[in-house]
Amino acid sequence: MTSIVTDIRPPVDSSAVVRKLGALTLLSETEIDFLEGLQNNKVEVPDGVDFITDGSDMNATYLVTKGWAIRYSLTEDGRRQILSFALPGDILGLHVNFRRTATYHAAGLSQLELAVIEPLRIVEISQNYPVLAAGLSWCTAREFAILGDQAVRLGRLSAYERLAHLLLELWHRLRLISETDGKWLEVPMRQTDIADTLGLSLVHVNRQLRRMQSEDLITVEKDWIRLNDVKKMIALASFDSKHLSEFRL
Amino acid sequence: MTSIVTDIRPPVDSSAVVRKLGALTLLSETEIDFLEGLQNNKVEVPDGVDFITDGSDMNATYLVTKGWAIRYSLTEDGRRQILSFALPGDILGLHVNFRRTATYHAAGLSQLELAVIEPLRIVEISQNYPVLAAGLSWCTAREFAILGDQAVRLGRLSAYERLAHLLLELWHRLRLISETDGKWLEVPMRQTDIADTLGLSLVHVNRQLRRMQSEDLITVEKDWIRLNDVKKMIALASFDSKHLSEFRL
DNA sequence: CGGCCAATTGATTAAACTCAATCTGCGTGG
DNA sequence: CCACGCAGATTGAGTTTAATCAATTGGCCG
Repeated sequence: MTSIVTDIRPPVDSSAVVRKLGALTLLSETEIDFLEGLQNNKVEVPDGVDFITDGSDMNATYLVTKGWAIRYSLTEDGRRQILSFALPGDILGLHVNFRRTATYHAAGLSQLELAVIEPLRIVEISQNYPVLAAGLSWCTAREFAILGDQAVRLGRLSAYERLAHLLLELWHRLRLISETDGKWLEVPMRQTDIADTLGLSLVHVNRQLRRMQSEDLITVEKDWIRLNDVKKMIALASFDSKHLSEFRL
Repeated sequence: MTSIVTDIRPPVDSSAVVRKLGALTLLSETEIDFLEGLQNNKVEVPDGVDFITDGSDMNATYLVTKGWAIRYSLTEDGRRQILSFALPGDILGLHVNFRRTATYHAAGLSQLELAVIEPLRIVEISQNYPVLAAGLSWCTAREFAILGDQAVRLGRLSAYERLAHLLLELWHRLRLISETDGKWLEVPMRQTDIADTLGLSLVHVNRQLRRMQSEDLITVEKDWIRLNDVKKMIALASFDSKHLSEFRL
């Protein structure tokens, strides 16, 4: 059966990862406690500081608990491509047991709070918590699908479509962790970050954003964006949300 | 320690997946036998036929044994984005136990031979063959890294750079499975496929290919391409091969 | 020989980039 | 309280890259 965002989920005061996995499967008390316990080693990462560096050794898995992180890659001459966003509840470096060398950089947009998780605890999950293990594997598969969507955006959508498509991805993902009321999103990105995500120039992103505002699809205020007509936006960007929330066991 | 392509590897008459994993770790007889045994259920897929369809149920894992497959995605209005190539020895649908719904299409370029693998056998691997399990996890991490490289190509490289970068990726990957002599690659793609991989128009790909030939970087003959100056090409595309062959345990 | 697919080329248009200012909000020090 | 500086956003003008449209060519197969 397919489980969708609107199902019953744990109370809002639980951590993002619990909200995320809890939206997909029914978590037992033990499992919730274990997930919360994973987060007792928290770290603050200042704005813009890399906590993962391409080519360097990774010896931990990171769970985002507050703020947004980006995974990105740099060319020799300094061009930056943002590969994906890690929102609260997302995990970076799950593969740490099999590939110790990072293949990307990761840093926070704005201030970031991370839980640092020992590789051994990941092993522990797959041995003792089958439901959580399935949840993590689902997360991995989902990341993969999201990265595929990113490739479609970059390769085959126009600038305007890319922008709409990205906003819809973020909207869906934030919805899964109850970080949007259904309209407004808090988006800690600068226009430069959007440009480096969508493979566009800063100036062009600015123009497409203005256009989207003038067409009343979005409203922008400080770090907040409101999606005024999700349905129209989905049509415009030929967006398919099934990669983001579908789950079967 | 880091193990590189130049190490001793199993004889050339072994299957591609054995050559691939054997290039990274020393495989025991038992492990090699198991891998060969995985391939007793072979299927032929005619040119251009989808063997995986976006949105449909997946109930098996596929190992490419002959020919090249593409993973791709279609927009509503028919634009195609090729996400990645599956070369001999590559495996599609490893996540089948956790996500039964495919998030992409897959088809062969030219005639294709696949080994169909029962999901249960994948579980068997992780339980009984730790070295192979590590190898498969490495494959998954590598696919992820390759998809990241694809995003960089699409988002931040020029058309000419994209082309060079793609050829280098394929060259490295074919080298790992001993399907190139170091210069010539057999490439079953049409220019249309290259266009849909690189997010360009067919006409533009043609022009960049001609340019690359006129600059003596490549020689093209039928379905074969020769890289005449790998070093120059690596510099031109700011290509980084460490994602493709680095392995540590 | 005809038909078809893939490659190639030319001409034109459109999308997106670059360069160069300017503007706006906000915090800081005097 | 205001001048200054800075980061981020915005706008204009001109250029470049790549797309589109439209033929034409070349090879291969029946």
